[in-house]
Order: sequence, then structure tokens, then C-alpha cells
Amino acid sequence: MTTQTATRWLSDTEQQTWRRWLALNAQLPALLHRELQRDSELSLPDFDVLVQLTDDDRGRVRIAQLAEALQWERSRLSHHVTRMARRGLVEKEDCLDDGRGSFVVLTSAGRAAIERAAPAHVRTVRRAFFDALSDEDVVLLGEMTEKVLAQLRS
Amino acid sequence: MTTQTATRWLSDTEQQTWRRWLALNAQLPALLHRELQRDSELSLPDFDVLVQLTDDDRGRVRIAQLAEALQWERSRLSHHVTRMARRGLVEKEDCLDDGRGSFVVLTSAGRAAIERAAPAHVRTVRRAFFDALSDEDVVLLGEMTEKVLAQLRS
DNA sequence: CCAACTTACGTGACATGTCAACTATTCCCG
DNA sequence: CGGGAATAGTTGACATGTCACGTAAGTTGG
Repeated sequence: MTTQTATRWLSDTEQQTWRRWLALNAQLPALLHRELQRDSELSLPDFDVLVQLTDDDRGRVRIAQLAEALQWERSRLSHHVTRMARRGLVEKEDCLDDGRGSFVVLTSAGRAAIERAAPAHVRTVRRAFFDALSDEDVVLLGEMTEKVLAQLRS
Repeated sequence: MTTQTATRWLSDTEQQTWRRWLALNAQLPALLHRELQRDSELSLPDFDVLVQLTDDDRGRVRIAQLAEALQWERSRLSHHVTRMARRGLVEKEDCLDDGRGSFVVLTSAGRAAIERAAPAHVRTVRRAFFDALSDEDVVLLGEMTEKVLAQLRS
């Protein structure tokens, strides 16, 4: 009889997949970040924030909602928005309905910055990621990531 | 005639897969880090360094080789090793063959720390990742990530 | 041999991210 | 109403990561 505390390690296949996953997870964002910085005045987190703001008609989103959409901690977002505001990419605005709340608002400079940066960024994503995968791969990968995300939510 | 500068944006399917990929890429390491910190005195980067060191028979690896294996920048590794050395997890040792070089050496405290941390960590990886995927998924995912990694290398 | 180049690593300044604590409001319920 | 609990957001200290540069040791061509 073996004890129940014996650890079930990863099989060779699992280990290989896991190592590749980790490697890709490190290298892909690094590449995206480097190229984005080279081609624009934005960092990857800057870009992510601006994407969320341009998704809104008025370019105007509550901090908490933005944090939820980005899956960032509040304090991280607060720090980051402060820095972006200093560079003129966004502005903060008080919320009239709720005295505690604030909006983050896209400035014209912020809109101009993401519009300049986006085309090259999409090209990088294609070149580094989608060009290596078949259409079927993309669908399968979407399904797998969703299964794992669902698991994480529970 | 359209201009060649027209940007080819992502299709709906691509966009969905991409967003899920990004979400998973953010959430999974965050979970692994939280649980590792809760269950041990190690951070995820600490763990990664220690894994590399335990892979070597003598637990003794040149800085440059370690940086290559981890795909980290030298300076990042240098800073991190300094911090880990301060906590007694590793030691630095001069290289006799090459006066410029140094080794990072696993201490017994470092070995003990990773041996304590590994079982719970593997369980977390299983629970959060592999349990959501079929054996076939794991193989396919391994193939896909390898294709993308190969693309990045070129 | 030696001057120029390369390589190995470290350092300091700064950007980014986390955690715990804080302030100010709003909510809820007696 | 009034007072405690929850919520929105900020802040400061600190850990982590990046970038540009520095230093020392090895390498190499004339």
C-alpha cells in the first residue's frame, strides 16, 4: 500500500508541453513588447489599457470596470493610469453619480497613439503567432484555452 | 487597386483565440505564483532558477548558461541571484578556468526549499491546467506551441 | 607583444507589479 | 436618522524586471 501523499509528477509528454507553454509564455509577450516599444511610444500594458478605452463609445470607463476587463488588480491599474495620465495618454475624471468613483478618459493624444501603434502590432501578432498555425489549430487552441479558463474560474 | 499598407486585422475566431490566450497567460502564472508563495518561501522565478540548478548533477551552473536556459536577460538573472543569495538559497562561486565567469551553486537550504515546494506546485499545475485537457489535447498543444516557438526562433 | 575587440558579469536608475494599509464615500439596517 | 460594514480608489514600501553603461578578463590580428 502506497501512501496518499505520493506526488504524481508530470509525464514526459506533459512535461514537454508544459515547458513549451512556459517558454512561449515568456518569449511571445517579450517580443510583442519590444516591437511595440520600438514602433511606438507605448508599452504593452499601455496598449492594453488603450484597447479597453477605445472599445467604449465615449472612451470613458470606470476604474473598477477597467480593472475587471483587464483582470488587473486595482492598485496596479491605479498606478498605471497615474503614469499614463502624466504622459497625456489618458485623463482622470470624477464620477458625479458616485463620489468615490472615477473615470479614466481617453485623450486625443491617447487615441492618436494607439491608432499609430495598432497596425504594426497586429502585424507582429500575425507574424509571431498566427502565421505558425493552421485555421484548424486556431479553433482548437481557442477551445483548449477556454476549457482551462473555465477550470480556473471554478 | 488597394494600397499595400491596408492592415489585415484579426478575424473573429483569431481574436477570440488571442484574447483567451492573453487571459490565460495572465491568470495562470498569477495563480501559480500565489499558491507557491502561500505554500512555500519561494516565488515563481525563484522556483524556475532552482529547477535549473537541480537539473545539474552538481547543482552548479554558469550564469550565462543559466540565463540561456531560462531565457532571461543576464542582468535580470544577476539581480535575482543576488537576492536569492541574500536569502541563502544559492551561493556565487568564482570560475577558475575563466576569471570573468561565475557559477551559481545550489545550497542545501535551496535544495530543501525546492523539495518542499515542488509537490504542491505540481499539484497546482495539474489542477489548474492539465486536468482541463485530454491526453490528445496535451499532445496537440505541445505541437502547436512548438510550431510557434520555431517561428520565433527564425 | 599589444591594442582593439569581444565576452562575462555587475550596477544604478528607473519602470512595472504586489501587498497591506489608508481615506472617502455609500449602503444597509436597526 | 445613525453607526457599522462594504465599496472605490489611492498610496507607500517593497519586489521584480529592463536598459544603458561600466569593469574586468579573455581573444586575436598585425
